[in-house]
Amino acid sequence: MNDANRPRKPTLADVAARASVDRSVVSRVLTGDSRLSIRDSTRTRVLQAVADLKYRPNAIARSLRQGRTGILGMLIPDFENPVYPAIIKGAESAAGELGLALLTASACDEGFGARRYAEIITQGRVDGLVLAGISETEEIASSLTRAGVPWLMLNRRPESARRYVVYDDVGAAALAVNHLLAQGHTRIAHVAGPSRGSCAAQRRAGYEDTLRAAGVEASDGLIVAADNTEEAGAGAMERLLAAIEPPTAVFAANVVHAIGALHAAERAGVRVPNELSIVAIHDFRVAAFTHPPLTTVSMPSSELGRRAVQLLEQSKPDEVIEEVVTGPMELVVRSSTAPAG
Amino acid sequence: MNDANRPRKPTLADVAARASVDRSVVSRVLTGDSRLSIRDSTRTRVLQAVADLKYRPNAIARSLRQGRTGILGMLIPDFENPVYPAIIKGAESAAGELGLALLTASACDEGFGARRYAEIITQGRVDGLVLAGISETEEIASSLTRAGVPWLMLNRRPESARRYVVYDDVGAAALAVNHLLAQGHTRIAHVAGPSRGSCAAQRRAGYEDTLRAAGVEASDGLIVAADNTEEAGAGAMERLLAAIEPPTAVFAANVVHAIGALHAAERAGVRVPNELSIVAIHDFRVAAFTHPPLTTVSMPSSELGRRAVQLLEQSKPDEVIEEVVTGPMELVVRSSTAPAG
DNA sequence: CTGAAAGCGCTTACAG
DNA sequence: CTGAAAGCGCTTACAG
Repeated sequence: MNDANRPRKPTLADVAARASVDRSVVSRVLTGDSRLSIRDSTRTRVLQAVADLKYRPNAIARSLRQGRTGILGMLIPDFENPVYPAIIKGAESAAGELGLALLTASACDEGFGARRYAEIITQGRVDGLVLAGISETEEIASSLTRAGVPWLMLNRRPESARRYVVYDDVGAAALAVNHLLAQGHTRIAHVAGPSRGSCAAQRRAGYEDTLRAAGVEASDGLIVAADNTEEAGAGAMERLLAAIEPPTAVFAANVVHAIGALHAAERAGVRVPNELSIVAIHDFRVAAFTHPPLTTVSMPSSELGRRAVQLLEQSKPDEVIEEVVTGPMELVVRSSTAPAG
Repeated sequence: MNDANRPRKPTLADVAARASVDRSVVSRVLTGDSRLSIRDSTRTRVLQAVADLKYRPNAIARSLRQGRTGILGMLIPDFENPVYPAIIKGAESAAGELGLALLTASACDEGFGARRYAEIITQGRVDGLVLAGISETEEIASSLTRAGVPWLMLNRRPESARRYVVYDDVGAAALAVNHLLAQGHTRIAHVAGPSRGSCAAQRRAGYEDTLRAAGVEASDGLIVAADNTEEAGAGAMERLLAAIEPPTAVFAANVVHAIGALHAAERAGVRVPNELSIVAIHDFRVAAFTHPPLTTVSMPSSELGRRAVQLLEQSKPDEVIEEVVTGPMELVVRSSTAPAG
C-alpha cells in the first residue's frame, strides 16, 4: 500500500485552518445549526474551504459523538427466498423517506449466522434492526434488547416477543380457499409451508377455518408440509395425487410450491385447471407466465417492509407492537383454477 | 423515551473500574493483544467484570480509533433481479471467511439512489464497496476514489474503470449457441439483454462470434433486445415469431427472457422444442420446473460474488483488476431444445 | 458573531 | 506486569 502517496483525507481541522475559523464553526455551518448567526463572508470562506479540500465529514466520528448512526439494518434468512426482494424495497423506500439508510444481510449459514450478525450489529453500528423471518429469533431479540438495540420482527411472531409486523396470513388463506369453494370444490388440499414458520401456521389455520366455516371437512390427509422450493412443492403434489381419493383443488401456501405442483401435475398427466385447480399465495411476476398462468393472492410485501421501518423508527424500543398489514391484498384470477367438474 | 429507566450501556471505563485495572488493560485482554503479559488473577478479574456487566465494546468507537470498520458494502441495482441472490450469498460467504461482514443495499430510485448511497458510504462507514451492475457507475467510482474508499465493479466493465470482475459472458453464449448449432439449427435468434449493460453486449458478441465461426450468418433481424423481465421476453418472442421466416431456435440472454418466450410460443401455438428450441443463460431453480423444463447455461454466480470480495479486500485500491470468472459454467440440457426439424 | 474546551468510547505507543 | 496519556474526527454546551 502506498498510503504515503495518497493524500490524507481532509478533516474538520484542515478546513478550519484554511478558512481561518474554529472547527466548531465549520461543523455548525455544515450541519446547518439554526442557532448559528454568522457573517456572510465567514460562511462563504468556510464553504469555499470545504469545496477546495473536497471535504466530507467522517460519519464514524459523527456517529460516535451523536450516539446514532442514521442506519437501519435488516436481517433476512436467505436472499434466494423470493418473498424478500419486495419487502426490502419497501423498507428501503421508507428508510429513504426518513433520511435513513437501510442495509441488509442474510443470516444463512454461509457467511455469518444470524447470531454473529446480531453481535456485530449489537455494538452501535445501527440504530435499529428488522429481524425478517429469522428462526433463532427469540434469543437474538433478547440479546439485542440487552445491548440496547431497538428491533422489530417481520413475518414472524414468536410467543415471547410482542414486537412484530406480519401479513394477514389468515385473511390471505381465506381469499384463496373461498375462491376454490366458490368454484364448487370440496376436496381442497393444502401444500403448507415449513412448520417452523409462524406464517405457515397462520395460513394453515386460515385454510382450516375457512373450510370449517363453509361446512367442509378438512382432513389431515389433505395437508402436506413442504419447504419453500419448487422441488418440495412438486413432491407434495405427488403425494396428494397418489391418494386414494385425490383432491380436485390445491391451496398452496407459496407460489413457489405452486410452480412445483404444476410441474408434478403435468408429469402425472393431470390437467390444470380441468382436473385440478391450483391457487397460491404471492403474486410473483413469474406467476403470469407459468403453464397455465397461476391464480394467486397478491400480498402487500412492499407495505410490510415500509411499515416495519416506520414502526422501528417511530416507536419506543420497549413498546408492544403487534401489527397486521392487511392491504392491499387481492385475488388475482388467472387460468389455474376452474369450476369443479 | 424513558431513557432514564434504561441503564446506560457499560463502557470500558465501567469494566476497568469494577476490575480495578486501567481501561487499557481491559482493552488488551479483550482484543487478545499477544504482547500483553498479565497475571492470571488479573485476567480473571477482568473477564469476570466483563461478564458481570455484560459489556460489549462499541464498534463505532473502535472503528474511529482504528480507521477501519470490518464491513464491506455491496450495491446492487435491484433486489428483484434474480441474478443477485446467488452473487450476494457468495460474497457474504467470502466476507465471513475474512472476518468481515457484508451489507447490501439496492440503488434503485425508491429508497436511496446509488449516488446518495455512495455518499453515505464515502464517509468511512465501510472498508470497501462492491458496485454490482450499477449504471451511473463511473461517476460513483470516481467520487469513491476521491473519498479514498476502495471499490470494485461486478458484472459491468466501463471503459474508464479498470477494476472489475465479470462473468465469462462470451464463453457462456458460445456454450449455448454451439448447443443449438450441434442440433442442426441455423436460423438462431437472440433475445438480448438491455443495451445499457455491458454484460448484454458481451453475450451478444459471443452469439455473433459463435455463429460466424460456424459459418452461419447472424442477421440483425434475428436479434431483439429486451429488458430483464418475463414480459419483455414474451414481447421479443412475439416479434421473432411474426417474422416472414421465423427462427427455429432462440438463444435468450437471461432465463427470465426465456420464461416469457416460452409463454409467447405457447400462446402462438408454436411447440417447444418440436418447432422451436430455446436455450438461456442462468440456471435458476425455476428453470427445471417450466413447461417444458429449460435447457440453460449455469453460471458461476456464487464464485463471482466470492471473488469480488476477495479481490476487494486483498488488492491495493489503485491496482488494475480485470478478472473474468470462468468456472464452473456448464450446459444443463433439459427439454426445451431438440434437433432441427 | 466566533472560539476554547470537553467528551463520545475506544486503542496503542510509551513509560515505569 | 500494569498504568497514564494521547488521539481517532467529530459535536455541542458554554463563554465572551
